[in-house]
Amino acid sequence: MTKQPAKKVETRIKDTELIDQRRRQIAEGAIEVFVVKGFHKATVREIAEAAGMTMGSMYNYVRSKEDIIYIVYDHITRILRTEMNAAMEGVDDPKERLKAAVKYNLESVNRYSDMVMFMYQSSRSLDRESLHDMLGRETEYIEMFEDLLRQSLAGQEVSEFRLRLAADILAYLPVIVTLRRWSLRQRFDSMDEVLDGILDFALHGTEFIPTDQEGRKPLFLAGD
Amino acid sequence: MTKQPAKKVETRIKDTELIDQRRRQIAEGAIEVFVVKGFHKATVREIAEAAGMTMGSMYNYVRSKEDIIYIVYDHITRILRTEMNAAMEGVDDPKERLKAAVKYNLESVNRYSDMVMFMYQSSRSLDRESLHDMLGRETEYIEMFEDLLRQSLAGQEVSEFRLRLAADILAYLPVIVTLRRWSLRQRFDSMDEVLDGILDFALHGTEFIPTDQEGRKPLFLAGD
Amino acid sequence: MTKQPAKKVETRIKDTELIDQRRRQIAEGAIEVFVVKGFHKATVREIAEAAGMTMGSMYNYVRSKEDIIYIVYDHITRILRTEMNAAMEGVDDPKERLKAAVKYNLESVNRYSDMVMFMYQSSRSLDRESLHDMLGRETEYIEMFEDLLRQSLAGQEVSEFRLRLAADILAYLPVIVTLRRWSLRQRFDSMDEVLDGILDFALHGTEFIPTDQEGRKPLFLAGD
Amino acid sequence: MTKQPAKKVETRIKDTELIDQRRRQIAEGAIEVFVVKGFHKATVREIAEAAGMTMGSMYNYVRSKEDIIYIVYDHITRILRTEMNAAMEGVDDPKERLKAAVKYNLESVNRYSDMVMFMYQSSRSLDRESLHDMLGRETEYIEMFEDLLRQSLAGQEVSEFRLRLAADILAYLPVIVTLRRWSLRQRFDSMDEVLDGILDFALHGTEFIPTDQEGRKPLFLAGD
DNA sequence: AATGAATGAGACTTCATTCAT
DNA sequence: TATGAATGAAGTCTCATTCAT
Repeated sequence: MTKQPAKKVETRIKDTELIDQRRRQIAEGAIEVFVVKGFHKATVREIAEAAGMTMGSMYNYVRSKEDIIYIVYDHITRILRTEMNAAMEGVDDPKERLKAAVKYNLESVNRYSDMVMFMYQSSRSLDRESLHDMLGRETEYIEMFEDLLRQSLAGQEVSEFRLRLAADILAYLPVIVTLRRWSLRQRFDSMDEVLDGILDFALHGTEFIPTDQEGRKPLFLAGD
Repeated sequence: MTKQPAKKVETRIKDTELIDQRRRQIAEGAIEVFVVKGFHKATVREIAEAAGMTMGSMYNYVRSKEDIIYIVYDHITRILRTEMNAAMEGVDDPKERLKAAVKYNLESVNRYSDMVMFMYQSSRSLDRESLHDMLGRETEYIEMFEDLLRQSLAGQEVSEFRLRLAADILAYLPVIVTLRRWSLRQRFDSMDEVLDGILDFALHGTEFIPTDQEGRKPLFLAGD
Repeated sequence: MTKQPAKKVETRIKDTELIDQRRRQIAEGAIEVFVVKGFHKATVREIAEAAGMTMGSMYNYVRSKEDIIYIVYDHITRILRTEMNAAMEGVDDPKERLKAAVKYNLESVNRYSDMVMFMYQSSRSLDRESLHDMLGRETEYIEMFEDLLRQSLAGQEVSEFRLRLAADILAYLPVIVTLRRWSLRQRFDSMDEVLDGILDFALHGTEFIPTDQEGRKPLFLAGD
Repeated sequence: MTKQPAKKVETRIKDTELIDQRRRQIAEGAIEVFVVKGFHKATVREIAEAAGMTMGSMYNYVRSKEDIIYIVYDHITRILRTEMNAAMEGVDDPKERLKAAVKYNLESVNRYSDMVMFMYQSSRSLDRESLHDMLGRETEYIEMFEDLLRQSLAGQEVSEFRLRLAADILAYLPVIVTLRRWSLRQRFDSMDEVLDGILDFALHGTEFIPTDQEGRKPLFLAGD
């Protein structure tokens, strides 16, 4: 189910454990710099410093600045995926699982807002292969929502098309917390309330899935 | 009600009509280049060429590369605003106006997908003042949705908080068409159907606004 | 005796009166700008503006930016020469004339300090011909001091070499007021006193001219 | 007594010995170019070449073109100071020391005429901090002459004001050799004789210092 | 494996000068 | 004569990448 990322950043170094450790350092250092200055304005020297190594050293684990961006994407998505799995662990009821997934998605996007913002702003700088890799992960992520929706609506007559589309939207909607952060901060007092509100909206939206619109019963009630 | 943008890009040129014309050329040329290469990888020489003038000439209408990005943002938002106004003209029924607004929003974001993508990816390159200007326009835009929702729900008991939040979401949601374009293209045959589906989802979502959840009647039915 | 400057800046314009007026405008405008920013950092646009005309217009009276610097030198030296002549008018006693010359030299260099400073800093930017022209004027100026000294020492046995050298020095020394202005301001309260002091020093220095060092009598006493 | 220059040009390089070496290269290369073309017309590329390194390399030791000019000033004043100290070493008699100082000053200004000319023409291009630094050195230099004069005149009743002023003049006068080089070359056969003459003039001038003008005895006799 | 100095291509920007009106 | 927009050459500086130690 989890297809492994195809891309591998090649290096001159042999010691694979060291590679992993250095890559982690690089990812963390790079994120620090990227969220402040963005990819283009960050210099590799700054990144190396933030990563606790010298420029020359870093180039032993990376072939180009573009490689760094891939490592960062990989690092971030790995974190998000890991936390997502943890968040849903132990929740068995399908509807609850769906709700937990959206809720977690909201919270993590909110928590890692800077990183997510960075990802949305820098995708253009990924090379072809890395971009493909990332889009693949996104697809997996959406498909997870698809499964959750399908299980939640088991027994009802559903529009497959709408179900799939809803999955896309549920995966995407929480990102509002990042991309419209400024607007939301301006217009609302409490971000927690906002998160709850978005969750409500999202779940209400899913009601458009069942084919039988007249007799349908709401999946969720506001404030559930 | 429509506050004019504060920022003015100063120039050495006196003929104001000429300024407008050249700025339009610059905006259009820049967009051409930006959507392909992004802001940072685009050189001012390329931009000038695409704009049909020499570099030196362009710098008579612009003080820095950053000014160009502002001009582009201004150009794009102006287009979107103009078309939006045109789209809603003649639609009087509040609900229909709301629906038209969301629908138009979807369509225009879809049509100008490249430009919108560019805007989301490049906001970091706006200088402070320009960014403020743009966020102000965004706020106006969201407030318009707020008004539309308020009129549509006239007579019902509504949660002001939810209404405001829904406005934010309705303004934001259509951007999925741009930011997840790849995913949507992969997963669905017809983009038109997708647009309809998103509209449905969005309008269903608004049902979370009324306070009286039990007795509420759907504002919209799927497929309306 | 007064050889006319050889150099003529050619132009397209025929009306010679107009040329003179515009040239004066240019010189005065240019000086304004030059003393603040120096020759290189001053733009021709700024100069034209300070001169009360447009760039294009200015180029009717000037072939290049370098021409402007010549016009300025010409203007300044003309002022200095005119004032010098006025200052010495009516003074007949040779020693008094000499003293008046040095005194005036000091005062005018002090009064036009900015301009003189500019001249010393920008001579490198004069084209060959202009430089030659200016050096010629300088020579005339020194020769005037030579004559004054010769008349003042009439009857004494003098070293021609020293007399000539003293002329050079008397013409040069006052420039200390410009080139060391900062230092003098720092170290002394009253610039007037300083001017007097320099005059004294200069005149005392001239005592080295007579060949008969033993029997010589001071030309000047301090404080005369 | 010798306050160290405050200004430090920062750099990315860590090896301080290397920094010193490269800075010396840069200073020497830059002087070569500057004396021919002046600061503004010299390109950093030319300077780097004359310094025997690439442009990019040079920018590892310098943050801006303006830094270069400071390095050059520093280099030149350091040379002059060093040589001055050497020249006076072993001369104990106060009058002889004073004479040696003026004489040396003349000779070194004559020897390094191009550099000194450059310094006078380019001070405007120093940034605020560098200028302050340089003016401070100048002050130190003048104060040295003050001390020499005071020791030479020990026992006599002197005007403190005139003594201080004479120090300023003695430090400044030799520069005539640079600033009026053309004129002196035109008017005199031997520059050595000129140097002697200026020395004489300068020392004679100092006779205006003692308060008791009537009974004073010349400090120096011409030709001493 | 690590270091950090060297490199050079290329970017943005300025501005003297020209020229059509 | 006057205007001011257009031009493009040239200059400064940055920074990803390499390489000798």
